[in-house]
Amino acid sequence: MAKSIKEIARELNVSKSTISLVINHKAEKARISKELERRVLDYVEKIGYKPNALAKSLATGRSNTIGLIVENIGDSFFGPFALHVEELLRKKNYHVLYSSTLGDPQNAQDIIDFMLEKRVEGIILAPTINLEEHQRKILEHKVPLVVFDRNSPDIATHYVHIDNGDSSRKACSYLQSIGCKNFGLITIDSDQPQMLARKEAYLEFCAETGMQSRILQLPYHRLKQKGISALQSWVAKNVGLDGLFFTTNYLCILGLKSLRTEGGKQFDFPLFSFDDHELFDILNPKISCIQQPLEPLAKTCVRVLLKEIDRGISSPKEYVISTNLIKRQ
Amino acid sequence: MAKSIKEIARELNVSKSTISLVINHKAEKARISKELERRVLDYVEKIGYKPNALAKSLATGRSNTIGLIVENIGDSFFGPFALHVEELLRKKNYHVLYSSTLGDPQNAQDIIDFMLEKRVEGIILAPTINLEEHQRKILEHKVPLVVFDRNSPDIATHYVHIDNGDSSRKACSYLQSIGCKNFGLITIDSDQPQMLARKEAYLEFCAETGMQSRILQLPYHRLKQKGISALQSWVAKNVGLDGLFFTTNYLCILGLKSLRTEGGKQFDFPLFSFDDHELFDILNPKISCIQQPLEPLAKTCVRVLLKEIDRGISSPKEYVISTNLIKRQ
DNA sequence: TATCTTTACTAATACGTTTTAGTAGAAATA
DNA sequence: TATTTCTACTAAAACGTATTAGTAAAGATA
Repeated sequence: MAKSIKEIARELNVSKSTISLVINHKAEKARISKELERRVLDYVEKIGYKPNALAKSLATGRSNTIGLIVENIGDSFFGPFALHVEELLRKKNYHVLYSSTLGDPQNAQDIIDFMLEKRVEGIILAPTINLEEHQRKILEHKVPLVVFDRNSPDIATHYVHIDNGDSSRKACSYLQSIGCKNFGLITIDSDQPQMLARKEAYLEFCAETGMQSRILQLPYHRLKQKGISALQSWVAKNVGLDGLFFTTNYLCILGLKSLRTEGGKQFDFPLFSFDDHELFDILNPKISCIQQPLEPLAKTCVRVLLKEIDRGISSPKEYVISTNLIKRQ
Repeated sequence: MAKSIKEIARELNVSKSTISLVINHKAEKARISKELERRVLDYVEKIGYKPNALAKSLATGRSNTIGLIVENIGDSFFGPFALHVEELLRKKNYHVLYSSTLGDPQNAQDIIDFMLEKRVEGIILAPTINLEEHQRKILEHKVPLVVFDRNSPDIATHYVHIDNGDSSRKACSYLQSIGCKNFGLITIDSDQPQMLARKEAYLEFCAETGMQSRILQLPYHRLKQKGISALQSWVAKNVGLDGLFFTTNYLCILGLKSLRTEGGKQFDFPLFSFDDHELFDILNPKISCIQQPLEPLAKTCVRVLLKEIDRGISSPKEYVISTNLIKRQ
């Protein structure tokens, strides 16, 4: 359908090479006369020629595409993150092939295969469960890889993340500082390292201050169905609570829903969220949180990945981005 | 780096054709012996061969990729929409090359060029300003195109959308039904057709019911800087207001922020939003809204596009998806 | 005038696939 | 035994590009 260099060459009575050279601004280097160059350029412009990037990539070995694999492009963490990544890459003339795993290893498998087949030049990955094997596969194929947000402890890759333990610790101290003497932790029953780290820090805080630890682990996979009632009955049981620390923003939102539905001022104690949300500052009471700085996270991922692509794969490093404590009480 | 069919062929002492045929499950059709088939399959499995999708696409003319162009993948409308699209396409063995224009025509230009060059098999586009020319280009290149959410009146494409006028009308009636006799409309100073339609319906409602129309048009491009104070002073000026109808959810959020910052119960009248938001049902007061059913929207876009791809481009049609009125007062 | 340079290109090969026409040898048929 | 049919493959062309070595013609040099 679309015209190719070959056809253009025929129509202009010159060789394919000439067309290719002119189009790629190598006319001068190849001593193509100004006049012919103009003729080609004009013609190409006139018919609106678009080079076939597939063929181009095949010939050059460069796809100008990088893969971005997240859990859910639709959520309020990965969506804006993806936007930053896209923006940063656009400036370097790269484009993004993205995909959401939805936490399904089979999806992840397919996505990674597809990306490798598409010869993406690098991959940014927020791994979910059981992705060690896939990461290994990516590395075997010598495709630069940057992992962010979560990682698999037993596989060495470039890893961009926040300090979960430290951030969680800051959160606890803050709650203490505003008068909470008995706050609980709401988390999910997942063994993702970042979740474990957040919980660990809470437990350490309890051990150090002598506060009684109260932890509720909600079922990740049936959160929507079970979460609200589970949380409600747990709060009812735990008398004396004077604060709640949620380890993710969606848990905090779930918390808000649970505690609101029973009408009135069910909770007159502070809620704290790990991860911000665009409406946390207009809720009543306002919700303080740990904020992951998305842009620095994205910038680091992109910078590290591009360096790998440019200079070849180097030995894995960790990059820790510090979080912000947003005080709203 | 990655092994090619050619190398595999050499190593196995057979021809490239054989390898290709076996890999593509055409061994039987091509009368390759079971034994050789096994040998190839095993070897391919063993070395973890991944076909080069670029070469494959070049040979077959199919890229198995579709382009999705939205304004901002990070926002709460396009993000979840994109997720649905991805999920639906995954089932059909298609993948998504997405991009955000951020409302910048130059970005849009680049994105579309890139997608055409990548030979996407079809494009789903939520056009922003001045995209008529680009749409025309896509069509010229005979690439199936489905436009959603917004369209350019003077260019014929398949167009999936909600009925903005009708929905806006429903919203007005609802506000009236819950006792608002003097509600205003907050919108942006854009001439996007869907925004105009929402405003028009409000004006018609005013004309029919005799309600005085009060409209504030906020500057789209400087919303963050100017929006809040502009809204505050407008509300202060308009005495007697007893309700606000925001034509998008981000305007409604801006409204919440404006009206909250002045402390206390600045607004004791209902707010209504065009487009839902995950927290609208836990705010106090709860916010009613028009909800665009994302999944049906996505489903229709995908269905229409795939049909175009399969059966060839057909004459443009419109597909109207009906909205839901979510009553929360 | 014979040789060397320069100019302005082109031919040929490669990238990694798919696909179709072709073929050597074995088996079946007449 | 000569011909036909099968079997099990392979050769070759094609997809659309980039790149490098090569070349014919013109001009410069000695």
